[in-house]
Amino acid sequence: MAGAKVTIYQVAARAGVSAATVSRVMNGARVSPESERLVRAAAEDLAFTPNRTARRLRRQYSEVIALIIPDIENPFFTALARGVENRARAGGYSVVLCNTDDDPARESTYIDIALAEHMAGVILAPADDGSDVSRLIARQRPVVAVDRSLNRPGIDAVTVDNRAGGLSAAESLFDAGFTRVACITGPSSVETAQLRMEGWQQASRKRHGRGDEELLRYADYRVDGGRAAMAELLALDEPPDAAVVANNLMAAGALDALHDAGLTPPGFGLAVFGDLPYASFERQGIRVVDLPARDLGEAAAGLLLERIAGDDGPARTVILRTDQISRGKK
Amino acid sequence: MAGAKVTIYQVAARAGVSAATVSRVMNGARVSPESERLVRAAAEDLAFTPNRTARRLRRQYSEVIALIIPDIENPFFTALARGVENRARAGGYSVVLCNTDDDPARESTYIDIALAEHMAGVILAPADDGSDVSRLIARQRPVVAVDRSLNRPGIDAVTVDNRAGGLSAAESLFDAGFTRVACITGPSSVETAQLRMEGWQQASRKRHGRGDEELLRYADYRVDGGRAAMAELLALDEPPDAAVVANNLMAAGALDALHDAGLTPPGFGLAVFGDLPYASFERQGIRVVDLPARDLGEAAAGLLLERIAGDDGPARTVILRTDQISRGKK
DNA sequence: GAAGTCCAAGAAATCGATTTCGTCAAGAGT
DNA sequence: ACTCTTGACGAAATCGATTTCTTGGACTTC
Repeated sequence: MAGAKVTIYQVAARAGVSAATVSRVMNGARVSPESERLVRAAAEDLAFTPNRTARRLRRQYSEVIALIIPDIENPFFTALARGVENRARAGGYSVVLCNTDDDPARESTYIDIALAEHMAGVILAPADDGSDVSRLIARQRPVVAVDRSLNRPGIDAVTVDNRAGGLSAAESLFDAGFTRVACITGPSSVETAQLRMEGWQQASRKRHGRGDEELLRYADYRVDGGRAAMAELLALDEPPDAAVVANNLMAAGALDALHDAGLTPPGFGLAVFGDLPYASFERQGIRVVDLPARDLGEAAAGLLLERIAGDDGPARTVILRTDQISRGKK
Repeated sequence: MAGAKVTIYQVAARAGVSAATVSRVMNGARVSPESERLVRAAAEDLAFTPNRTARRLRRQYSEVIALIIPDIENPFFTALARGVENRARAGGYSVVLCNTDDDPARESTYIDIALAEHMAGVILAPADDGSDVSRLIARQRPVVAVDRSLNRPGIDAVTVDNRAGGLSAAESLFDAGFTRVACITGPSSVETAQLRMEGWQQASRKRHGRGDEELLRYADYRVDGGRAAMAELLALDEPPDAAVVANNLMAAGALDALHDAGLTPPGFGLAVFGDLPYASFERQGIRVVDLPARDLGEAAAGLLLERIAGDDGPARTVILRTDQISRGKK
């Protein structure tokens, strides 16, 4: 009975009514009980599913939102995606996940696709500073930035309090008795990297009067970058005895470098932004600034759905607090 | 200039030709050089992007494929997704990722969406035995199963040689001198779980004449299940001194249980199917059966694209070999 | 009983791009 | 010079669902 595509006209014919009536039944408009019964029966028999493409063309929007992230293999972003999906599903929306590999060109392509596909809105974890969302704005498509904010005013954003996180990470290391606390952060063009570093800097200044600039390294938020940066730090004349690492992947690399040098936490103090689910940072005696990735996703999706529903109030920036540093179960 | 939606008619008007001609230019049909120039200029000026929804409605297909996976937070599947995406992009297709959380109902919903959205094809990592792809078949949409095969004939599938992997995992432990090698596998309804277990069984029989059935545990492919199963095994009167664990997440759990009992690899032999990228199984002295997740994805996407292109030869099953067991760098 | 309200429901327009069909003109062949 | 191709290209049909716009009948109301 299912077979090929069933159109609304076939349902109409079978029910003995017009296509308009079928549409009304499917969309909950006023229809006589009798017609409704007939249509539902016919639709059931024929296993009718409205053609979404046609509907979308007519309605000029779809119930799909795009989530654009820089790295699908980073657990932080998959957890975030999970959060977005949960919230979106609850609101009746589907999510399509777009992976840019930090490539602005791919990001741009996906934005075009989102537009051309009439997606209801876009949640963007920007690849870098220069993300161009002007096309979305021009077409009045809701956009929410997540994790990093876009340095363009008027756009909703959901982030964590990165500076506070950096501050408390560094202080927890100082408090534990470490004296030379280094910092491995991300690219200086990336907002989160900058803020996390500033938190560390603030803590250092409070302790030492002035910053420990020689203990600061900018890397690339990737495993290899973290490894290289840590190796470099360890090769200093006066190497650090602890470090704040600005993301999970670089921490994995840094840990490699430490192992190579025969060092391990908690002997060498390590505080990291964001967990790696199965790397058991905590069990290894590493301090973790808990990034609420899933909550970020849920909050972002929540904002977006409100915008889609027509809210056109002023742009909001939601800043989630990073959880307390956990000291590791061990 | 960009502003709201630009339609093909506006481009046509500006170029002084008909919409048909614009369409022909955009799709590479025969057009005079002069018209082509005019149209391209007009399209450029207006920043015209064809409305994909309209195109899709007319053409009855889109250049989007669906990838349906059971767990987006499992690195195995994200690596697989990466492979699919690479291959699909190369072929000019976009991928939308659908996460089912192992819920057959959600899987079913996504299959409906794929149909209703006229997606070009579906790559499915089945949640369990009962995945119902009949609707896709009925509508002649190409489907490729990946990781697990569907027990429905006539469907392309890409898997690894699970039995061989199980066999070599177990043998490598026996060869290393362990004598009581347990097996923690997945749900008995899941093909990969069954085959991996059979490989282990075969190795055990070869050594001991008959299987070590008391050392076999079925779990759920999740962290907690692995932890519980290992705890159970360790509580036996004659506990094992090694184990083959059928997936990465259960291994993380099993490792927890071992730690709780004061045991660690390589003292306790552990061989695992599939790495956890940042858990550094190998560095912990765990043997890893390398599952070529990305290759699986690429192969599956390759098959699917061939089908989409019209290949209607008999169904193929591609079995990738699991790589040699790596003994751990350390 | 005539005029006014309401409402279910069909006919037809609409969304935007593609594609079929047919026209017209320029060049080929005899 | 005249028919036959061939190629460019516009007009109009098409994809399937939604959304006016209209119509006709039932029900009020005075």
